[in-house]
Amino acid sequence: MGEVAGLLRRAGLRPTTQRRIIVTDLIDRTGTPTALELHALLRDAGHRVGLSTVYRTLGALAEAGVVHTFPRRNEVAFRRCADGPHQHLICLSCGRIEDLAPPQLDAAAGSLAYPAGFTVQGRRTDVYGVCAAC
Amino acid sequence: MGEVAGLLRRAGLRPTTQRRIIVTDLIDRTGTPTALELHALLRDAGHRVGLSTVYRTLGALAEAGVVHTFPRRNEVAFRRCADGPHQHLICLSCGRIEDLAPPQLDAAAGSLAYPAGFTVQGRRTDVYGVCAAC
DNA sequence: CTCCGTGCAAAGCATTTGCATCCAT
DNA sequence: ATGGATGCAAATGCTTTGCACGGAG
Repeated sequence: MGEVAGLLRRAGLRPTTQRRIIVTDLIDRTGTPTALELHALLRDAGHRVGLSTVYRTLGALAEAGVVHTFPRRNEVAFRRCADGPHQHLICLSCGRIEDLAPPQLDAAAGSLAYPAGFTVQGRRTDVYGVCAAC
Repeated sequence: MGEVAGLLRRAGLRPTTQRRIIVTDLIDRTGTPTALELHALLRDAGHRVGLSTVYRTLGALAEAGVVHTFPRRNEVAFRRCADGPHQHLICLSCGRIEDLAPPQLDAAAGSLAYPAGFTVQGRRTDVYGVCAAC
C-alpha cells in the first residue's frame, strides 16, 4: 500500500481518486494552503475535484492528525507534517513553515510535572520567528 | 495605573468604559469564550457593549499578545493568559484550559539548535489531555 | 469644535450541508 | 444492485465593515 493510501486509511477514508489527488498534492507541496486555495490549485492543475470534497477530506485528515491546521484570519490552512513529535518553525515574514524534531525538547517535555491527574494525550509547539531567507 | 488599563495600553487601546468591561471580565473568567459568547455574557450581566466593540477589542488584545486565541470549529475563543512563557493545558473532555509555567521546558527550548539564520520571536505550546476533574 | 470610540445593521466570506448523481464493489 | 463518494448550489453563521451618533477633552 502506497504512502498516499496509507495516510487516507489512517483518517478512516477510502483511497478514492479525488482524495488521492488531495493528499498527493499536500505531500508534495511545501506551502500551507487553505481548503479554498488548495481547491483552486488543484483545479488550475487540471484536476477535477469538488470544493466539498476538499473540505471534507482535509477535515478528516486533520482530525486524524495526518495534517496539521494553521489558523489564519478567518480561515484555516493545512499542512502535511512529519509523523512523530515535532515543532513548527513559522516564519512571520514569508509564512513558510518547517518541521523540527528535536529529541532533547521532547525528553524535557515528557519529564515535566503536570498537575496531578492530568493525562497528556498530545502536544503541539509552534515557534514564530524569521527564517534565514527573509 | 490599574491592571486593566495597563493591558489595554499594551494593545494600543485607550482604556474606555466598554474596553474595561471586556478586559475585566476576561481576567476574572476562568472559561475561554468566543467573541459572540463574551458579548452575550456581558449583556446578560447587564453591561452595555456592542458586538463590534467586543470583536475589535479582542482582536487588538490578541494581536498584542495580551490574550491568546484558541481555534474551535469555525470560530475563535479568547483567553487572558499568564504573562511570560507558559504552556496551555487543554482538557479534551471539558475544554478547560490552564496555564503551566515550567522553567525546565523553557530552558530546554531556549537551548535548541534552530536552523541557521532562524530568529526566534515567540513560542507557543499546547498540551492536550484530560484533566483531573474529568 | 474635533476626534476617537461605539453600536447597529448590512455585507462579506469561509465553511457546512442537502441532495441528486456517479462510481466501485 | 447497493452504499459510499462526489459536486453543485444553497444555506449557515462567524466576523468584518460602513456609517451616523455620542462623549470626552
